[in-house]
Parts: sequence; structure tokens; C-alpha cells
Amino acid sequence: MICINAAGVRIVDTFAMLSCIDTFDKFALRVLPASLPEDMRCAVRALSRKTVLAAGKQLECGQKNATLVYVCGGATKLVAHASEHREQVVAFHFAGDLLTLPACGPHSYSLEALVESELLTLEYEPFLEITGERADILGQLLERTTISLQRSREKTLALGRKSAIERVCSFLLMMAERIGKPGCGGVELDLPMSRRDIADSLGLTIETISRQFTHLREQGLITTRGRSAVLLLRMDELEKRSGHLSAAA
Amino acid sequence: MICINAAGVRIVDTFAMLSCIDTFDKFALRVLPASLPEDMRCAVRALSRKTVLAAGKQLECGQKNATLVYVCGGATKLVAHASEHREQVVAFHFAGDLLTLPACGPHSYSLEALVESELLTLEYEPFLEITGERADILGQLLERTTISLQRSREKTLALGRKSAIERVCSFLLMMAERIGKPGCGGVELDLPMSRRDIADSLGLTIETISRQFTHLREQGLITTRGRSAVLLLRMDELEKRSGHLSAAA
DNA sequence: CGACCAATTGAGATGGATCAAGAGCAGTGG
DNA sequence: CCACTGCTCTTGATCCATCTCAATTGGTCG
Repeated sequence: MICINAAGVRIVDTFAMLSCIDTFDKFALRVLPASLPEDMRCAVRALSRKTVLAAGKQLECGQKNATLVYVCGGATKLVAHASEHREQVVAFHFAGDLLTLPACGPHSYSLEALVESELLTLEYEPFLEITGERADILGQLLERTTISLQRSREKTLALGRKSAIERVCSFLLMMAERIGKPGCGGVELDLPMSRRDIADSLGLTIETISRQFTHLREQGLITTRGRSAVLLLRMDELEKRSGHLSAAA
Repeated sequence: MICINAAGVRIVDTFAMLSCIDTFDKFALRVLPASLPEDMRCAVRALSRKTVLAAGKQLECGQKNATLVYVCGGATKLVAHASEHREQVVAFHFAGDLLTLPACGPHSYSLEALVESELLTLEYEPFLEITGERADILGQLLERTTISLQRSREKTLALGRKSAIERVCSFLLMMAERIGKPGCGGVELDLPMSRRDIADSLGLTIETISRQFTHLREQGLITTRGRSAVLLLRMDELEKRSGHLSAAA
């Protein structure tokens, strides 16, 4: 934060400083209770590390311990590695999400940025050391972990028992819910992930994803613009094709 | 607990009574801290309901709210229903496991007993009302939820990117870890679930499961006796075929 | 022993993968 | 502004792992 400019004058990079404080505060605002004593807050702050990841870069972290990651901004994918050229996107995480990056078990995991992303990382164990007595914080973690578990269960169902078209429709509806904006004549999506990421998330190939998008386009359920913009025109029809129960009724 | 016998004499069914107390105590011993104040323990006890499910029966519960289930004994499967004849086993849970049976979202869920099982159920929300201030209890829930999430992520990888043989080997290794016993010349498994359950868990069909078992038998990696007994003879070879990273190294 | 359901085995069908072009989009540099 | 480059995405043709359907065998329990 302190550096020497061309003229040899020591300057304080207030922008970097502010941005660092900013990152922690975003996290604190969302995850830490207002009533947290100042010393505990400081301890957590000391433990936390800000990382800005360029698109395509992955979080460096010792795979011996689990890491808590708060996504301050951007979009990320949590990837499980089966082998060299087989990857499974376990979950997408967007601004405001808190996730646990697991230690290396039978497979290794990594968190990769889809677009430039601002992350706050904390080692899981030491964090719990500090905050393990605070029911409000544990409640917060529990709630977010339960949501992740629920999403993971839904994904399990999709990968285990759904056809390609059902997976794609479920995916679009889920994304609409999480990062969609009401647009002209439907829900507008700006997908931060590539076709490959979608394929790796749904257990399919890029070619299949592309073909299913084409089908949906031909049937007038969606339109696409460029690589990332998707407009969902007929949510009801997408719902029907997603294999959700509501649609069967 | 009080009933009339053949002779018309009123008797107290002390066995049922004891067994009921027993069920709660098993749960309390594992999940509730010893230091929990007596009034809180009583409130939790009042909220808890014991259920004994015969094999094949499923837990009845209002699908409007999430339910916390502690498996005191037996073996169960958590099933997500895609449609009438498409089911996905999201997880198996054995004695000592604590799980959250989710409220009905895009798909409905149910917990079904594989063998006669003894369960303790608690409505999730009221339970948190009572114990939400107790960091030790929340920590316990968080830890168990995190384990479930991690298992679910591993399953996601298996369903998304692994072949039939890899899924079956991973499954056998996971079961060995959870309910295996050291036996003559290998790890002995007494699988409480049918081939159909395994198929529904791995996103395959019974026929495929059967064929993979046959291959493993032919290659001398396992032997089977009857419908449920499996003896894992070559853990190293199973590991190799499971697509785990350790095996690649 | 016999009935019934679970598991196995075989033969054929198929959804999605794989392989192979081609088209569309950014970024770069003239 | 346009050509060039290296992508990602799309589309088509073929292949294959797994599903489906069907018949048989085997385990379990009355």
C-alpha cells in the first residue's frame, strides 16, 4: 500500500487501502453480526485475505485445510477434478455467496473465477477457533451451508435422472432465479460462464449444450445474443421441460 | 404405553416406555451437549417424535417445513422424486447420522427405511427456535451438514463425470468406509439396500449394477453371497477403478 | 416345496459422446 | 476500417456406453 513513484516520492496507495477495507467490510456486513466485539472482529480481519482473481484464474490455497470463501464480487465456479481432462463444476457462486472450499479428499477441488472476481478467504479451522462460541455466526454458516447442500441435492437429481433438455431447462431457471433480471418480454440472463462450464456443470458436452440451446431457440422459448446473453421468453414452457414437479401438476 | 391384556388387566408397557426414552437419549448423547440446561433439554424432548419404520416404509411428514431426522438405528435412503417412475437416491443414512429432510422445493423428498429403522424427528424451525442460541448445538449441526454437503459434492462428480464401473467402485469403497467390517481376506459388507437402490443412487439401472458386480466378481476383486453380502478382496484394485485421485498417483 | 420377487444374463435400441468441419466473435495490429 | 488470429460456439455424421425389453435363474419366506 506504500510505494515509491517515478519521482522517488513515497506515496500511500489510498485506493488499494480503501479497496481492501472495503472488501472486508462487505463480508462483515453480510456475515458477521453487528454486535460482534471489536477484538473478535479484528481477529477475523487479521485472518482474512483479499484476493482479486482475473477471469480464468483459480484460487491458490493449501489443499490440506478447508477454506471459507466469501465472494464479494464477480462470479466463480467450484470445480472437482476427476482426472486430467474430466472436470465437474460442483456449483457456481456469485457475489454475496459464502462457500467452503474443501480440503483434498478422494478428489481435489478448486475455485475458479469466471469473470474478474473479488474474494475474501479465511482458513476454516482458525475461523471457527475465533468465532466458534458465537451462535449467530454459526447460524449464518449453517444456513448458507444448508442452502448449498439443498442445491447440491437438486443437482444430484438432475445428473442422475434427467435428460439433457431437462438439465438445460433446470439450469436456465436456476440461473434466472439467481442472476436474472426482468427484461423486455421475459427474464434476461447474462451468463458469466462459457458453454464448457455449463457442460461441466450439467455432466454433458459443449456440443449437447449447444444443440439444446438451438432446440429451445427454434421452439421460441429463448433467444440468444452474442455468447452470454440469453432471454428467457416462456418461463412456463421451460418449467414444463425442466422436469420439476410443479410443471407436472 | 398402557393397555389391557387378554385377562382384562391394565398393564404398563414398560418396554415401549423405556424404548422411547432410550431413543431420545441416544439422540441427546450424540447431538446435545452434556451441559445443556434441563429446561432446554425438556423442550427439545417435547418437540421430538420417535418413529419406527418397517423396511420399505417412508417417513410421513408435512412437506411444508424442513425436518431434522436422527437415525438411531437401521439404515435409510433419502430419495428425491423426479416423476412417478424416476427416483434419485440422494444419500444413504445409517445409525448415528443426522440429516435434514428438506421441505418440498422444485422436487419432493422422502426418507425411506431400507431395514427396520428407529428414527427421531424434530421440526427444523422450532428446534432452532429453542437451541438457536447454543453455539455448541449449531456447531454440531454445521459439522454434520458440511459432511453431507461434501458427500453430495462427491456424488455430483460421480454422476456427472464417471463411468458405470467407476461409480460402482466408488460406491463400494464409500460403503466399506461407512458400514464395512474387516472380514476374512478383505472388507466385509452387508448391504442393506437392494440393487434398485444402488442403481437409483448411482444414476444407473439395476441391470448395469448387476453387470458391473459380475465384472468385478470375474476379475476376483469381490465375492458376493446371497443378495446383500459383499466381500471386497482387492481394495487397491477397487481404488484404481474408482477414478479417485489417490489411485492415479 | 412352491410362490414370488430380486438379481442375472442376453439381444437390440438409443441418447448423448466423439470426431470433424465450419461459422461467429473478440482482440490485435496494420 | 479491415484483414488476421485464435478463440468459442454451432452443426453434421458416426459411434458407443448404457438403457430397454425379455427371458432365466436364484434367494427368501410362507
